[in-house]
Amino acid sequence: MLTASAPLSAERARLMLKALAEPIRLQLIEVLGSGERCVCELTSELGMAQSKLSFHLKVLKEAGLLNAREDGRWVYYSLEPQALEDLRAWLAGLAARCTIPAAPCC
Amino acid sequence: MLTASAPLSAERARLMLKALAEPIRLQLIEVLGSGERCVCELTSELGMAQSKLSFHLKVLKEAGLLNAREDGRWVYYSLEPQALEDLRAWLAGLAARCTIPAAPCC
DNA sequence: AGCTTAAATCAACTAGAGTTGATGAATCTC
DNA sequence: GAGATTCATCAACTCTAGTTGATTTAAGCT
Repeated sequence: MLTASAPLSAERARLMLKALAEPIRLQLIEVLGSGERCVCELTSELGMAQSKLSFHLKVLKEAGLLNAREDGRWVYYSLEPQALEDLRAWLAGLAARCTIPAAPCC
Repeated sequence: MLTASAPLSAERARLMLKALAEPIRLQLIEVLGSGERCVCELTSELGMAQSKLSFHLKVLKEAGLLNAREDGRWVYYSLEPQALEDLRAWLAGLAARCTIPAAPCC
């Protein structure tokens, strides 16, 4: 199971959100949602220049959203479930008190 | 309580994520996390040019993350809890099967 | 060692998102 | 109606993030 972890700082949340908020990276995330993949599989599945893919994988990894497992010449990437859970918890925190009405203005 | 809603399309998820993934907008989101605010309150709380604030509020609203409640000259913004919940559900969907290992490559 | 393949990195280029200051629209007060 | 206030919109500018093609690094094979 996923263990509880320290609440996400706004800055870390933002880096994750920013990493997710790009069409190619979101496509990657969705593919990886169905399980781990080798870089060469991703390259052919998405029909994409290798340097481009590598760039986006790096952004996602630096945001903490991906694991990279190296095996010889190959690298297998997978989603980091804890990161997704942290983001979920952060969203839940926002939703908790957001319906409190404002005092009449000015 | 929050009712179940149709699962988020990747495109709508992306628009939400993109809206959230910007420092000023994230700041706005966090302020609104503690309850509804009038635009003029936001302007003074964040010490920000009004046109700039208006621009970012629009992005967040178009992404479906904010409600705008008009009252005379004033406009009150608040977080849309359903949008946050939809994003949470989308993240949960990603996490569900993401640990399936890849078959050995090539 | 020499060759091949996988993946990361780099520098130059391009396009889109955010900023700024001014203007416009709507509402309120007197 | 005139003036003031709140908020949205617009055009011009700026700057950052993504793209591209070439190069580098590292592992495996013969």
